[in-house]
Amino acid sequence: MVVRELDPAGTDRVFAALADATRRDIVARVLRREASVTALADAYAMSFAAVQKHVAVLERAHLVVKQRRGREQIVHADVATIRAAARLLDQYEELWRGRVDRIEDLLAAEQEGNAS
Amino acid sequence: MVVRELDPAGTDRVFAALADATRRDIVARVLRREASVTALADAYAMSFAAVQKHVAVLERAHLVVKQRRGREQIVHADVATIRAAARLLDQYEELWRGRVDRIEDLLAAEQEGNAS
DNA sequence: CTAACGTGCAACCACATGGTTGTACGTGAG
DNA sequence: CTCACGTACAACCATGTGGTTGCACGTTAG
Repeated sequence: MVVRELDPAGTDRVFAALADATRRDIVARVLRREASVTALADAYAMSFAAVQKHVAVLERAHLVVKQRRGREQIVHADVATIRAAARLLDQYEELWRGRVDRIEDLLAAEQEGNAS
Repeated sequence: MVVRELDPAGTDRVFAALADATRRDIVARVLRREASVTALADAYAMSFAAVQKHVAVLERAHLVVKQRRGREQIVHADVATIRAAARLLDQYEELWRGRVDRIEDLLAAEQEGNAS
């Protein structure tokens, strides 16, 4: 299984996208069953445009992918990105456990442009 | 092992806190070794106040805990919250796998106040 | 005791975000 | 062909965020 790696900017986008309950709910929905943007919009008490923007945020974070089907845009989850985020958190936990074997790579990547 | 559950608002705070590279770096640092706020601030090319605010954000998300020691405030990671976030992502992945056995609870909690 | 240290917080600024309404445009149904 | 549908996007507004500087305050070193 190829595990996609997240660069720092991509990690920013993924976690920022997941930091909104509506967007998490959208991800949960399309994980179970793909849906058109309009079908998603019908499920929430906000304008279509608001939902469409949420989907765009998820798309930019590669948490969902859109696929045109007729005049509809079908949204489905990109589980690889979710898995990459989960793996990142697992690595943080291993960092805590003291298993810093190869994890330095992760840190080196994460620290790029941060340290003084 | 008691796994702390994240309510929707708490999940917002955790992912929002993790959506910043500086804050992820701070978490990684204190996972390996606890550090005072000033010691952390010395590691970044920004003002002390900026770092102090980052630590405050992490603290509100319960990703770190501060403990006063003399006139210093020692920051250490709260690995339980990281684990809770990782578990949440794992549950999303299981949702995708079709293992919706008991996961409905997760969704029910997450959907509160979202669905129309 | 006094001075320096470590911390927290307020005020401010530029910019991002989450929502709205309105408009535009391609596509498919009839 | 025409028109409704599904989508995208711009403009706008209120609020949040990440940075700054400056000040206040408790604590410890000397």
